[in-house]
Amino acid sequence: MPAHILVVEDEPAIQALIAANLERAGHVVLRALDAETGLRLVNEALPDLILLDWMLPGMSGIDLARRLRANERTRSVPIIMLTARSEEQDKVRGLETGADDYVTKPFSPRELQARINAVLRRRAPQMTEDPVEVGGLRIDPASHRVSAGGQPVNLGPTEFRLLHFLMTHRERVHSRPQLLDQVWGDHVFVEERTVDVHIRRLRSALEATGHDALIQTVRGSGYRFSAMPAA
Amino acid sequence: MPAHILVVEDEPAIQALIAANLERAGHVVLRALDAETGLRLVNEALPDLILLDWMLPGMSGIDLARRLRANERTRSVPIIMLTARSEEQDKVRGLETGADDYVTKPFSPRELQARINAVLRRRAPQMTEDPVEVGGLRIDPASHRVSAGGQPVNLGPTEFRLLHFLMTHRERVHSRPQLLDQVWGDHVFVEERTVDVHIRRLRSALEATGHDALIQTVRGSGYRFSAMPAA
DNA sequence: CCGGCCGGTGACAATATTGTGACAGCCCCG
DNA sequence: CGGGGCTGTCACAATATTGTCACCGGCCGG
Repeated sequence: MPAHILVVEDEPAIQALIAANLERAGHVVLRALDAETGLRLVNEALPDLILLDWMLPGMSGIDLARRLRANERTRSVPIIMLTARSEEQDKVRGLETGADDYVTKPFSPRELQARINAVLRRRAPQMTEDPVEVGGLRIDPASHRVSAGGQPVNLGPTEFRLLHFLMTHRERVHSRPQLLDQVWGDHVFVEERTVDVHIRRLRSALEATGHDALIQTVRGSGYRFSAMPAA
Repeated sequence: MPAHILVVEDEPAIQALIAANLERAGHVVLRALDAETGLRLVNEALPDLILLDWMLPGMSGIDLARRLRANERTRSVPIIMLTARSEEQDKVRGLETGADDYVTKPFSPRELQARINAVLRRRAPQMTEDPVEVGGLRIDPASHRVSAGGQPVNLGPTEFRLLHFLMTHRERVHSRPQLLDQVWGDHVFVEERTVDVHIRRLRSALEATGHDALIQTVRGSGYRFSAMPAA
C-alpha cells in the first residue's frame, strides 16, 4: 500500500536516507527541512503520514504537531516523532501533543518501516467509496451527499463520517471509545461524551424524515445503527 | 486511581509505546522484556495489573499466566493478554488460562485504557461475541439484542449479562455467589438476594413468549438455564 | 398440622447514564 | 475584519437501571 509521507527533518543527510528507504518501499515522499515548510505542504495536500523530527530550527516538531492537532482538517493525520532523546518523559510529552508513535534515533530502516506500517494499518481499516442505503437513508461518500427519503440532508464533516461509519457497520453496538477511535482517530483526545453530542446532532438532522430512529442508544454500551426497531 | 502496572512485552518499541501511554494516564509502569523477568518482578512486589504479551521468547505469556494463577499469592492479580490478530482464535484458550481480558494488536491507546479501567474495576468481561440461541431464545452480544420467538426483548445491562452468562453456561446450576462473581464481578459487594430480583426481572421480560420457563429455580442451590423442562 | 426456610414480588430511593441547550473558540470565506 | 459553520465541553434535565426491603406464600421436616 503506497502512501504519501511527509518527512520533516532538518538534517539533509538523514532526510535523504529516510526518503530513499521510504521510496524503495513504494511510498511517495514529500520533504521539508523545517516546520514552516512542513506546515505549508500539509495545507497544500494532506499526506497519509508525517515523520516529524523533534528538534527543528525555528518552530519545533512539538509545536508543529500541536498546531496540526488543533486544526480539524489536519487533525487526523498520523504523526511519528523522530528524536535523539530516549527519556520517558519526552515520550510522554510527545504522546501528549498527539504523536501516534515515537522512534528514537538512530533507528534501522526496517524498524522505521515496521512502525509506519503499524500506524497506517491502524487507521481507517476499510473506508469504502460505495454508496450505502438503508431504510430510505442514503449516504454517498464519493459525492459526500446524504439523503433521507429523497430529501437532501446537510451534515457537518464529523457527523458525516459518524453516519458513514455507523451505516457501514450496522447491527452492532459501538462503544464511545470505539467510535472515537474509528471516527475521530485513535490519537485524538476528546471527551467521550462528545460522541453523544454528535449523535444528537445527527439525529436532529434526520428527525425531519423520521430516520433518526435508525440510530439507537444501547444503554451502558454505546450506540447502534439498525433498520430494526429498537426493542 | 493510579495503578502499578507490569508490562511484559519483548519488543522494546511496543513496550515503550505502551509504557508512555500508561504513564501519561498516571499509572506507574514496571517493565519486563521476557516472562522470567516478569515473574521476578511480580515476586518482588505485586502489581495491580499485568499486561502480558502472548508470544514471548523463552517462557510464553500463556505459561507465565498459568504460573501466576497457580501461585496462591499471585492468583488474584488481573491479567490482560496482548495478542496479534493472527492469534485471535487462541483468545478462548487465553481466557481459559485465566486472563481477565485480551486486546489484539494493533490497538489504540484509548481502547487499551478502556480495557484497563474495566479490569481494574473488576468488571466481569464478556467472553464471546457469538450469538447463542436456545429454544427460540436468541441473544447476540455483537448487536446487543435479544429476541424470544422472533419478538424483540428489552433488557437492562445487568439482565443482559446475566442472560448471556446463563445461556453460555446452560444445563448447570449456579449458586448466587457464583452468579455474583461471574455477572457482577468479583469485588462487588451486593446482597445475594439481588440475584433473585434480577432473575425475576429477566423472567418477566421473557414471560410474554413463555421463555421464562427456561430459567429454572433449584431450591436450596441456585438457578439453572435449561432447555429441558424442570424435573 | 405447625413453624421455619427459601424464593417470589412490588415498591422505592439512590445511582448511573444519556439527552439537551448554551457557549466559546477556530477556521474559512467573503 | 466580520459572519457563519463546526466543534468540543459543560452544566443541568430527563430517564433508565439498580440494589434493598418488607411482605407473601409455598414447601418441608418434625
